Amino acid sequence: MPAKKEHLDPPDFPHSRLLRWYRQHRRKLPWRPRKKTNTDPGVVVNPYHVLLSEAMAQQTQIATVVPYFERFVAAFPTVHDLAAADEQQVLKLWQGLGYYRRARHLHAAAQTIVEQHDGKVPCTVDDLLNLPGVGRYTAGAIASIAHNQPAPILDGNVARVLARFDRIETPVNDPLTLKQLWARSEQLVQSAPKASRGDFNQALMELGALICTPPPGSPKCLYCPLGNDCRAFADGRVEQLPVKTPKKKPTAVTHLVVAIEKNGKLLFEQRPPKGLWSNMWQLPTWELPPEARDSDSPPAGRGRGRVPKPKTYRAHSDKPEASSTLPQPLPAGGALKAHLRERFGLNVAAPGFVDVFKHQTTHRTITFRVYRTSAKAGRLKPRTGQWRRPDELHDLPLAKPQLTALTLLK
DNA sequence: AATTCGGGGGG
DNA sequence: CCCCCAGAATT
Repeated sequence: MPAKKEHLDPPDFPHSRLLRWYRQHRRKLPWRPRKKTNTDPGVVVNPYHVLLSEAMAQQTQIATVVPYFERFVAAFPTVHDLAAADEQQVLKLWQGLGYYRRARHLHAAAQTIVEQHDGKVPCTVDDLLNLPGVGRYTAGAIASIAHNQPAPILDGNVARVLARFDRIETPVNDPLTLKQLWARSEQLVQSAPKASRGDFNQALMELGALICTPPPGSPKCLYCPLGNDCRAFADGRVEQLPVKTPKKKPTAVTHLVVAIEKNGKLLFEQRPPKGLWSNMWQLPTWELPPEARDSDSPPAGRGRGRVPKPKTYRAHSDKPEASSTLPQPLPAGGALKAHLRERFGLNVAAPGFVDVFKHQTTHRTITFRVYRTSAKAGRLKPRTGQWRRPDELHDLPLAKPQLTALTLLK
């Protein structure tokens, strides 16, 4: 048997130490081979599993992904099963994970793979980039992890590791810096041992997740396999890097939720295919436009997002202890009732206030005001919603605030 | 080049 | 309370 050729590290990066560290300390993840590395003989990475995990891991911590991944693989063991699935079922399994567009992109990607790639996850970055929901990072990750291609990756972890290792002081989200980081990532994966391209990329990310951690808190530089080769560490600048440009603050908005009961069932509607919580279901909900909050006009037009406005902000003022914090506004009974009649063809009793809670997203702080009423007469307009018993929502994908509202209604 | 897509982890 | 997370698509 011929002696295994030794890989020589380039002078400016200790590939060998990083790979050795990775093989000892990597987390056990359900899409990783059990004990060996992904390039050992007899150990095969499942490219479909890699696709699933990468789609779920976008902007999401790995620990959060794991249980979702397990349920997904159980429900859709192969890419064919996923391609043939109903989108509502895919969204239901994605419920709680956020960025629901990813689920629909993944579903469409599975169908593309079945129809155009004979059910096999593509090997090349170019083919991968043509899949919906697959961008530069995900294409590189799948190509390298599933197929051991020398394709570069750049995610939050790698950007942080490289910015520190190379002591890059410019903002890592600056386009020029991004270009530099991508070039560095490519150089590094191409100079990694040929049999370990996937492991090398995963090692960079694993280092960022376990050792070269983001603030708050300190990175564990004393345990870092890169040691003093890291320029930021050598110069005492690790805690100052990477530099990021400040982000915009979320805007405050208010959503009105109305639970309409009839014969023990509640009315649910589906959100539009674009925007927040696309294609998810909800109790009838409207966003209150900031400019219309204090006026007394009925909602303009009939689309989602149009707003029945509260008649007044001061309510329950005759009950002092009812509101130790904020006043509990009541919806404009007349305008709201007219709106429900126009939109769903339903006549409802005067809505009663149930509760209020806040929901935080990246770009909004949403105050949800929950009301309850019952439908008295009128037939539901076709295709405007569904009546569901609250204990039979197992197939309806619902976002977090809707689950919260349903809990408060019980 | 900027914004918009969720929800949770963790200091 | 804050920033961050195995980013992508849209404008």
